[in-house]
Amino acid sequence: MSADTFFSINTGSTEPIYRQLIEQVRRRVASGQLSAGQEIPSVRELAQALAVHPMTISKAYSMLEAEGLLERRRGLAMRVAARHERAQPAADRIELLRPTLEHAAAEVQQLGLPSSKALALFKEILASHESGEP
Amino acid sequence: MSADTFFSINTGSTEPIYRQLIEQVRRRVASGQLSAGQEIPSVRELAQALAVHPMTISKAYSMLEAEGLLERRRGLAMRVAARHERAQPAADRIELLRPTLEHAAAEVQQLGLPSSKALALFKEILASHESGEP
Amino acid sequence: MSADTFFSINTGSTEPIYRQLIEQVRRRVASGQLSAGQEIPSVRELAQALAVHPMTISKAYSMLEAEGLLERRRGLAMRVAARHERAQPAADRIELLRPTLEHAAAEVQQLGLPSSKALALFKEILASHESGEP
Amino acid sequence: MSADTFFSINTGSTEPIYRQLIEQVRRRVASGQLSAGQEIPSVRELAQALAVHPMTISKAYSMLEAEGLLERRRGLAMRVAARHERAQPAADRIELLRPTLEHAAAEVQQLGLPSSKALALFKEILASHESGEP
DNA sequence: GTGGTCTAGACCACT
DNA sequence: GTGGTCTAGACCACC
Repeated sequence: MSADTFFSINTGSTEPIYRQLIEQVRRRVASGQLSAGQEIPSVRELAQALAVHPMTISKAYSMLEAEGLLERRRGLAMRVAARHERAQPAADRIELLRPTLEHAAAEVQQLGLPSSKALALFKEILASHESGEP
Repeated sequence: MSADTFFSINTGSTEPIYRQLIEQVRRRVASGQLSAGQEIPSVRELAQALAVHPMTISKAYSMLEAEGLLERRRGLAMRVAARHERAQPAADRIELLRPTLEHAAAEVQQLGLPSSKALALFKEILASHESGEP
Repeated sequence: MSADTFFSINTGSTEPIYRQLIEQVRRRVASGQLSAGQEIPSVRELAQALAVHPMTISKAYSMLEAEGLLERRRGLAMRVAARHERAQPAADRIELLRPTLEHAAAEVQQLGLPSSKALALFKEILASHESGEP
Repeated sequence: MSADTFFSINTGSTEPIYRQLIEQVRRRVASGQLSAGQEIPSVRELAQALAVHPMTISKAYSMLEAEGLLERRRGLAMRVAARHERAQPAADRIELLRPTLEHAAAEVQQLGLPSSKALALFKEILASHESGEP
């Protein structure tokens, strides 16, 4: 797996880097983009690709292991745990998106924007993401 | 202004509380929901309403004052600064929403969800917010 | 709570320090020696008492928080989470001891010792612990 | 000697595998279950039986050789060194058990369990080990 | 090569 | 004062 394209972090955000990684792994496992047995990038490799201290990556991986999403294998790269055999159904995955959209909707209201404008912008952004370039 | 309904914070988030408040004030001013001369809740009042340390509120207000958005008046409640006479045009305000929706779109992609489902959920959430209850 | 007498670590062991701490907290919560709402020693205090780097303590506390056993409160000492209102019944607690005694029994067998001698030694050690001095 | 039943390892433990093996050999020699001249399983055989990398087994054997417990013979299986002619007396062997039981007693105390319950459980476990099935 | 643990120490957010 | 995050870097266990 290409480490530098698969994960992305935003160092400017107040969201800690290690937690950004955790969230991304969770979502990719939920969607099946990462499936049982698949290896994730090594700590050192990802650390270099993201220009981050290896321990930061290690912390994220450790917590994902404690959570049961990843499996540690002495001396080998970590991989997605066996019990995550298949992606969650879309109906469940969409619920993982809800808090984020709730938050966005609160901003819309505070900005006093009409729902139609917000929806149009979201549609435009989704289209540009789909076509390849974020 | 009713302190407890106007601002809302999420103590579970990694986003510092004072920054959550700053962002909310900025958006309310941009939208004209808070307009020049309008008084904002006192530090103590808001601190109690949100169950937060008064210093946290004070810090947010101080930074908004440094930014020129609020005015401090000895012995009186702070108020929105005069130079923020009118709301920003909607075309500008919608740009303030863009980063949030960009982030949401990245989540959609990582979750492997179709744009249509994401849009439908956003529409549903916006409608429920508009109708009163978030 | 007196930090230096409540927790003890063995730096010689292969068991990582942070995990020794986690196990001890778990057992003390299970037994009710630590009960809901009770504060645990601060990171810095315990680090100094045990002559260990603060981050090592912090790591243990973080994992206990992720596990739901401890609660974090911004700016305040961590405390035992509310949902651990009461000690587990003795019947459950004794099961937490089983793996350790299984391991000890395997050693007894490998050493070719009669059960009676092993039991006698265990009894003697338990008595000395009870009377105060480990 | 049947490699797979004689040694057992716990890959989940933080105790390094090679050290688990060393400890087991030491105890078997102390008890006379392994006596001078007796052959131990080959590196490859044991590695396969335990699903462990051969180098891990090799490391354990090398350290036992450096310690004088095992003898290496070119082209032949390693065997227990001649100077370990006879088992240590039971009085000495029981002391090898003490640290493990000290540790168990500390757990008993932290779990707030009465000594009688702990002793009863240990007795039960010892009996089941003796009767064949651990 | 893999991950894990720990130290030393800086800086941040919050009470 | 509280905990959190991150960097820099050493050393260990294992493949």
